[in-house]
Amino acid sequence: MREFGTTIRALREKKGLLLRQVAAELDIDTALLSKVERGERSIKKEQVMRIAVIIGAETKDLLVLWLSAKINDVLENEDYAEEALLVTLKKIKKR
Amino acid sequence: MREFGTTIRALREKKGLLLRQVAAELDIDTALLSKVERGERSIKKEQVMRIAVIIGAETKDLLVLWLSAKINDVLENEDYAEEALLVTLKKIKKR
DNA sequence: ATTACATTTGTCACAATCTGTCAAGTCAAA
DNA sequence: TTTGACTTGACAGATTGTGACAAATGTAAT
Repeated sequence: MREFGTTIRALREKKGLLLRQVAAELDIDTALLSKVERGERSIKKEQVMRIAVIIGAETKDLLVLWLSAKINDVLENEDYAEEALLVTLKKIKKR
Repeated sequence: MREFGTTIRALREKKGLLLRQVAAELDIDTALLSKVERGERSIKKEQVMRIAVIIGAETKDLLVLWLSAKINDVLENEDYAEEALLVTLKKIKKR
C-alpha cells in the first residue's frame, strides 16, 4: 500500500521535477519527501493538497490515496482488517 | 461510532459487574474505563482481549468493533471517507 | 437532608509517536 | 573521479496518547 507515494513520484517525474524542487515548494527537506514517496513516512493533509497543485494532480484523487494509506496503517498486521472495513463502511454510509 | 464502548458496557452490565471491578482486573483506573465505554478514549488491543474474557464476549467481535473505531477516528471529518474505504477494501482483499 | 456508592469530568505527568533536519551514504551519468 | 539526485540512519522538538488522581455529579436508600 505505497500507492500514494508511487503516484506522486510518477507525476513528479512526468513533470520533470526534482525532489529538491518540490520539497522546496512544500518547505520541507528533500529527505523527507523522498521518504514520503517511498511510503516510509506520511504527511499532513494540507501538504497533500499543495503537492496536488505542484505536480498537477486531482486533489481529490490524492486525498483518497493518502487517506487510504492512513487506514492501511491502522490495519497493518490485523487479522480482522476486512471485517472491520466492512463494518465501518456500513456506518459511514449512514452519516 | 461509539459501538465498541456501548457494546462492552452493555455486556458488563448484563453480567452485573461494576466499572471498578472490571477496571481492577484490567489494572487500569475506573475513570479510564468509563471514558472507554463512552468512546472518549481508546485502549490497546491486548486490553480488548482481556475485556472479552472478563465480560464474556467473543474476542473476534470485540476486536472488529475496536478496529472499526480506530478506522473511524482516521476518517473523522474527512470528505472522501467512503472512497478511501472502498480503495482500501480492494487492496486488502489482495493480501 | 444525609450518606453511600457508582460513574463522570477536568487536569496533570509521563510515555510514545510524529515531523522534520542533518550528515553521511549509495548510485548513475558524464 | 566528480557531480548531482536520491536514500538512509540518527537525532531533536513537537504533538498526541495513556493513565492517574481529585473533585464533581448522579442516584438510591436511610
